[in-house]
Amino acid sequence: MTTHNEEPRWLNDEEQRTWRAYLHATMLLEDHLDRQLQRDAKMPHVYYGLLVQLAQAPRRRMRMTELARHAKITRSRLSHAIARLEKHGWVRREDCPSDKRGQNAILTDEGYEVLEQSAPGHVTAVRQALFDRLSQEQQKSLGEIMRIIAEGLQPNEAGADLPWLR
Amino acid sequence: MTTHNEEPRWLNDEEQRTWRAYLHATMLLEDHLDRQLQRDAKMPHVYYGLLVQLAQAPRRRMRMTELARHAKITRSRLSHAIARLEKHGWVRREDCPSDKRGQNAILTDEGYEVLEQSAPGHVTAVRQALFDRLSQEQQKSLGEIMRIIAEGLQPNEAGADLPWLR
DNA sequence: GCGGATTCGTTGAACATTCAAGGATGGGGT
DNA sequence: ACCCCATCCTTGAATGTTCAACGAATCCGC
Repeated sequence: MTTHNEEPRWLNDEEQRTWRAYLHATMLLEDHLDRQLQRDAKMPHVYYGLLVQLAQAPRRRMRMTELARHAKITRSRLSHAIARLEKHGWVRREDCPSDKRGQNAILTDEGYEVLEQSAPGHVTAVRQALFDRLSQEQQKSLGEIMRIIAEGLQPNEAGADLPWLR
Repeated sequence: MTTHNEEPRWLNDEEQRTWRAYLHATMLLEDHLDRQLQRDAKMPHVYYGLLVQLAQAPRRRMRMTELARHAKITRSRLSHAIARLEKHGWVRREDCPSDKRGQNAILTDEGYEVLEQSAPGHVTAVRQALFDRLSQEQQKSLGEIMRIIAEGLQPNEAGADLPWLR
């Protein structure tokens, strides 16, 4: 698969600057939001994202695997995360009626409240760090670019991996 | 500081899509590179970045605080990281001659070798995931955007925080 | 020089993530 | 019915990160 011994195309100066800027910006932003949420909602950013997903789901509940897929994390990570959120009383589990293997993660009222209280601060933080600093053009561009990157790394989202295409 | 009770400007549809794309893309890419490097270089992406910094530094060494600043991580995190890299024999520590509090992190020959061997695969991974998928325009745009974000989150890089500006 | 504030780097505990393994159920073919 | 394999989710151990606290050395104003 990976050709060895072949000298790769190194990054040129401009590419290096771009890559560095990417790494710095993403790292700083993630840290920033983690701290903001740890302070205001007592949980890291990823956990907050899980609650948001649940809040938007039909009956404020979601199958574990589906939640993991939406949040782009492994099922293992989700299991641990939900365990902790459950300890805090923000989420509870329930057996899935139709599939005895399945579990539903359910947002509790307490969880919803935490979300309600911390959402404004969080949106503000995101605006201040990101949207307020970018022009309309740049926002549009950012969206397109990020969608392209995500698509390229998606482990075969719906429609791909059809047997007759191999 | 944070105004309470004030309804924030929520994200509109387009902004939400952009933000989501950002979160997904950055998460997927970081995971992807972490796995790639864990496989090929036996270390996570951040640790690899530390070795790169050291390799580019004057005598392949750097003061801990400076290294932390360049890598955008806390000194604590760096301390732990260097401890581990030291165990692997890729880095060693040395007292700083001019400041008895200081430590230099030094890239060993073994460390340099690991870097040499894994760099090609890493660059290829970055290209495949990012640069190969973006037009020149988009690359330029991405660089600009990321620099803006990073600047906004920099905890007062040189020149700011001047007393007479408070 | 003195003394207080600051910087340097580390430490340990709590928390988070990854990885490999495993138990249980479901689905499909025969 | 049966078997085999896939999927669902969890678990524990190893690893990585955060946070608060700390000792040592340096800096700065007097």
